[in-house]
Amino acid sequence: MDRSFHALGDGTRREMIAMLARNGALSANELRSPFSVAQPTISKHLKVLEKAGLVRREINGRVHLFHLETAPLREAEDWISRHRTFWEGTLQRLEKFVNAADGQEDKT
Amino acid sequence: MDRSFHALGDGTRREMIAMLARNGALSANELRSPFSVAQPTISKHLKVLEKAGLVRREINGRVHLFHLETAPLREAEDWISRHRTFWEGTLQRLEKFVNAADGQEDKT
DNA sequence: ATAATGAATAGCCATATGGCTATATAAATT
DNA sequence: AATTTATATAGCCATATGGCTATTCATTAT
Repeated sequence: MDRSFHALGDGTRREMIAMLARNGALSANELRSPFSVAQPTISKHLKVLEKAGLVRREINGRVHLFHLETAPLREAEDWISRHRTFWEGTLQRLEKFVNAADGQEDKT
Repeated sequence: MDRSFHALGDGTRREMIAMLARNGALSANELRSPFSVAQPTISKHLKVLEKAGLVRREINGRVHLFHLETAPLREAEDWISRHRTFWEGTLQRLEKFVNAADGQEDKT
């Protein structure tokens, strides 16, 4: 989880994920193309994504193809969702309670 | 977005968010209680969460109350969701295509 | 066999991170 | 007024980060 969120906390890596989502499996070079960074920099980013399990590396000869792995994305998404919705539910209950109290106000 | 994901990339901070989701607004001290870390460390974590917009600080005298802020959580969640579902959709279309091709195989 | 290509590794740099202690600030208590 | 309490700030440390260049490794092309 730490690794997933950390990997997502960088714009370059998020853009790489976006590319994979749009275009399917891409090579390291293809993933590099939109950015003006040195090749080893991309190599590092890819290793971060791989260690987080967000991408899977398929080695075909000298070209490394990267595939998006949705399971950890889903886990991260679910973590956020659980906590966000729980809290929003609490807010709603609170709101109802306050409204109900407002209705009662005159009667006290 | 960078800030949100980065803030979520630390277990202590995620646990603090979980506490806020469960218990509503909490003070810095309350948020510190489950962890065995020095007070300034929590202060730093709270600043990270605040700068990411994930929490709002309400100063009441000498106690700082922290509230969970769902908007950036929702944005982060949506970002993941968009890319994950897009890619899963692509996989499904691919699967259908492969299945269809399998069906045709004999006829060639 | 040689050259060219795709990617990884090594090693460096500046900056950021999460942790600490010590101290300061601010507000509530006595 | 003095003390205690809640939090922040300053400053230090070790480690991690994202970037680079130079080099290496492995594979494909000539």
